[in-house]
Amino acid sequence: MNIAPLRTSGQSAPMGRTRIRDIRHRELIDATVSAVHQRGYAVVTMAEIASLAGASAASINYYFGSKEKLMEATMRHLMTLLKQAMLERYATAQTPLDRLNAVLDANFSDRLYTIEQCSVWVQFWSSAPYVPTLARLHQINRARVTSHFRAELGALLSPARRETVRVALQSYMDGVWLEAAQAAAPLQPARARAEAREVAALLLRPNS
Amino acid sequence: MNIAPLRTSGQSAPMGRTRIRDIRHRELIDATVSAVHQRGYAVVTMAEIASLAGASAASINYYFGSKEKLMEATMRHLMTLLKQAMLERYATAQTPLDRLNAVLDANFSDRLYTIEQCSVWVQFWSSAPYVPTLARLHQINRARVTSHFRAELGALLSPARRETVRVALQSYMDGVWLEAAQAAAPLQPARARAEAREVAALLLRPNS
DNA sequence: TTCAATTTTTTGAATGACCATTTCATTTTT
DNA sequence: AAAAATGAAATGGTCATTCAAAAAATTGAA
Repeated sequence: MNIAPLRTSGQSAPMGRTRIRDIRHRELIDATVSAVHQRGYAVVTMAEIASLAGASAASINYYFGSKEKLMEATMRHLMTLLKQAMLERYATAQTPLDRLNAVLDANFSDRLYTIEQCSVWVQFWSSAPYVPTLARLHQINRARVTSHFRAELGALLSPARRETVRVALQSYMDGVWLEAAQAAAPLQPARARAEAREVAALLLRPNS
Repeated sequence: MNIAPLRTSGQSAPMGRTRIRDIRHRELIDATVSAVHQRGYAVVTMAEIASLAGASAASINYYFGSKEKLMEATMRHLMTLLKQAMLERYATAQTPLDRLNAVLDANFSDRLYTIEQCSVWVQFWSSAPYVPTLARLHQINRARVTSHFRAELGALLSPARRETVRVALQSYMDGVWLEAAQAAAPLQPARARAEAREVAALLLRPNS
């Protein structure tokens, strides 16, 4: 509970937002991920989420305004994690194939590829069509992944085949996350990365 | 509303179940698919479903006992459609490759690969972990598809590669349904079948 | 057939539970 | 002292489910 006096928000001006606000935001978002995984997006209550964070339902509204806004903030957070994981790996990748693998590795990184997070993503996908603000987030995220894939596959395949392989890989990744959300045993991110690379390698083989 | 005097249930004995029961079951299940697609599994109410079927919320409980049992019956119905589509195509398939394509074609058949149904499937996936009876259905369905794939791929690939390709294809199919649930434009089942065959062909190519 | 008895189907109106959100008085922090 | 943060309790609304009674269908005897 003791936090180093780091300035987290963009403002360096005097009177920047009190730190405690950012701490609570983070705690409540973490609790949301956990609670949605445990109880399900559809039935989880504010009280349950709050209790996981050691707070009360009222403070969620104090900080986020509503349950829906909390969910939105939570998904923004998960999207940021995914984006960061991709950018980290992009930084050191040299070739198009390196960068393609960077995208795959990011999706199945130790940090992201957990039952908890996959579970939340699946529930996000299923409710996005009914919540305009989530639908927008979903579209932004998908567009980013698509554009990365297009860029890297364009350098590796003929235009005719590029889209087929791109859709195949993106659908594959989504499908694996879908299954992960239902997994009984712990996930094995390293194994998932190896499998993903193998699938990509099969799809990328030139015709004999 | 005028129905031919067909005996639908197995019993040919006098006093077989009245037909009207089966008719209402079917009407309410169809309404459920439609209502869940339109409004979302999480928020759809009994009254909305009933109204789509031209009935009252109370009659749903009369016929199904509860909202949860209605959902279960609905998923059983969708699973039956999928199973039948697969068996139909299996009947005429000759080679392992034919049968593999039969599984793919069934998944993207005109009857099944609709936005409405994909939408319901996605919502089913997302709530299965929290409803034991749905979890069981999900597991049964997945096991059947897996076993078909294993059987056909076993005849086409080395054991080492079989599982990689199987998981890739199954995940791919799920991922495509997931995307279909969010589609803005009408789906193109014929195109989806062609793409699926192409992906399978890429994965099945022998090493040069 | 016709008619009343009986069973099946349907519904409107409670019932009771649940929950997001608000309010407000109090505590904690600055 | 002012501002921020918190929780207990109240509010208001929604909804699945139940129930009693009405409506419709079916049966069987005359």
